[in-house]
Amino acid sequence: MPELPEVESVKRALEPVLVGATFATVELRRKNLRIPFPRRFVDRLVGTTITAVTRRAKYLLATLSSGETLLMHLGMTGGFRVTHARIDGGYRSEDGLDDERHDHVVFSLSSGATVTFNDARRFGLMDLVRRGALDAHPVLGRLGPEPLAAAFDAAALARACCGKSVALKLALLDQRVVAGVGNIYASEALWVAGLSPKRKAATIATATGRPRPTAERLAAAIVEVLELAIAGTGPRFRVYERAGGPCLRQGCGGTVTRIVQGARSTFYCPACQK
DNA sequence: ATTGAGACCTGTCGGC
DNA sequence: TGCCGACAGGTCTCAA
Repeated sequence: MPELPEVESVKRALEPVLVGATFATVELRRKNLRIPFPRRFVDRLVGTTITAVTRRAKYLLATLSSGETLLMHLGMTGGFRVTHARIDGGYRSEDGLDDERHDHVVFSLSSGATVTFNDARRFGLMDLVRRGALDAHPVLGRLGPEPLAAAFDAAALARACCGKSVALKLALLDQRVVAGVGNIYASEALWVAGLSPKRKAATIATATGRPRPTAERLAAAIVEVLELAIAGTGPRFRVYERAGGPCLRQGCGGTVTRIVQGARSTFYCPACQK
């Protein structure tokens, strides 16, 4: 599920359930996900009220009345199931994360709603961050620009890629370059921009780090691809998982190809992505 | 400092 | 059917 657009969707679904609600009970079913839960995790949550739910890159942040922030990452397989207690005591599931073996955290809210975190591979994480400490947090502090914020543009992208000998696709996966793009949307954005995933990242910038036209195209493509995915309109993927299929660019006629970069799949059209 | 490889986990799918 | 390897949308750590 989770690259930036999917995390944004989760944030929007969770927001009306969480904001204004108080944690009545918190059930922790294991002591760690990718990292250990922070000490006194349950005690620090119970009784606090959620005042806001926001997103930074692929991280979800729930601001608490205690002044702390609940930081959550979905890893590869994480997600939430929301249920509402009914008069008859039964429950109505609102989506389909079925496998209860992988339910790791159960939040019971004052509203009667239950929010359950499920994560089969346990690459997700939860942490509690004290007021004012968010920017210094080991995972948040290193993130690059938010692609859908004003601070992200061709100049920022070019600056981040300047001098980098890594492949452009791998640079897009580097969260310090642009925060929130993952394996799918890196391929998608490169296709939209007509740029080869194999070209060196530095080639979109001048020697002094100024944006070339390729950087303009790529920055715009990243924004377009992410916004389209959040909106949920239009066909799913244009190259991702389409190896062997025809390139969808008008008049191209090429064939989508799968290659491996940094041990991950990249999909692109060798005919039109240069 | 950058870069590539391996690690962390579990599930699913295709081939033999 | 059973087993085995390859692969999965993320990120960290370590060695070169």
